[in-house]
Amino acid sequence: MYSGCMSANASERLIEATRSLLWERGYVGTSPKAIQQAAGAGQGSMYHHFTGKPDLALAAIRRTAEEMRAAAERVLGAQGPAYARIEAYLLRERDVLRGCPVGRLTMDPEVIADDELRAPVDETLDWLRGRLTGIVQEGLDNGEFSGPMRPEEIASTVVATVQGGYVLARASGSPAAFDTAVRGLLALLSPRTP
Amino acid sequence: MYSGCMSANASERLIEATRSLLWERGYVGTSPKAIQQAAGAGQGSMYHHFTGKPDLALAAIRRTAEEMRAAAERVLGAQGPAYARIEAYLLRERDVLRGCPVGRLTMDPEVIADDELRAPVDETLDWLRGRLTGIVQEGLDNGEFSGPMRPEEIASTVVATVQGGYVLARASGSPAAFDTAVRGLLALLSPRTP
DNA sequence: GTCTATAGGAAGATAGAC
DNA sequence: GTCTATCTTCCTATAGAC
Repeated sequence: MYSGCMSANASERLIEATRSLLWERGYVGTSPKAIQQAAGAGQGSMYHHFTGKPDLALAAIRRTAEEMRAAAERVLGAQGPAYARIEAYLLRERDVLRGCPVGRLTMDPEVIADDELRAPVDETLDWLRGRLTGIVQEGLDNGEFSGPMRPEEIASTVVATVQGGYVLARASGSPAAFDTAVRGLLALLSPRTP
Repeated sequence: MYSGCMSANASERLIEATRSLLWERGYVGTSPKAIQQAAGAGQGSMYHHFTGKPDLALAAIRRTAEEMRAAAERVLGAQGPAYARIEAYLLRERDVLRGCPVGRLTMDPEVIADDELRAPVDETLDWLRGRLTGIVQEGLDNGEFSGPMRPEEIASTVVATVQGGYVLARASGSPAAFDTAVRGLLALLSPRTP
């Protein structure tokens, strides 16, 4: 397991550097040279541990996907009513202007064209939708939510609002745009108290 | 005005080729050489009409932004109740798997870092949010919508759901994911008939 | 495991001829 | 307006020494 310390072995440093660069610049915008410099590793080191850029990117994407899933589960798996858990997920702290390290990759043509690189992205967002579907269903079962809603549709809307919130925030250069979209969704989801 | 015919002048062909490549590959993933080949123009031609890649990209982005705004206005400016117009906007035909040619640019580090390139993106999404805000306000005024909703928040949620819908569709490789998110939002927006 | 050397091609232009 | 030549740096490796 990765220790997180500055002097981890080269393989670890390369993966972490790649994760950071993929988040910031995407796959197309990330070169092996930039990775090596960020990791403090030479070319020989990189090509010893990985067969090339796609191989290293795959390791980085898989780890990022796993971390995102774990972070979501920490919030969604908490105790409490369905609405509260969805609200906690939507309001959880985020590095909004950096965008979503997983969702971002969907705009990368070379990630989308490569089934192996796309798979962790697809699986992570799919898992998240499934997890939220179950929670919305809970809310319907216990009478917290009402109306004609289909759980899997609401779950998709929640994930889409978050992903689109990043787009609005980055376009405007301000995290406020993300929060506004999320508050709108929470108002629509909010159990009516007539 | 651009005639759309195959043998337009080189400047037009360069702009159209750049629009297409920016949509598909983003700014970082689009090279002058690729643009010239797609446009059937040489280097001399490109650098005669434009000072460089950023200049050409700016012309392309401005045109794409203008077209997106016009397309949205055709649907949002139609006659009818607020809900129907928002529904028409959400359900309008889209090249879902290609993503949004404007929103996509927010994931490009060099677009976001350059205020001139980012401006058309920001202005277009901001215009769209404003236009939707007015329509939601209309719906509240005439009693079509009820509840604690703030128009500008709902408008942001609508735009975010669309932008995030593209992310889900591209991740899964299927336009269905977009539609699911949109249907969830429509269910939440749907005027209750108790 | 890591380093340096080497390599063919692309990126992003500039200069000058036609 | 468009073409070709030229330039520097970067991209994405492979080979072989240490």
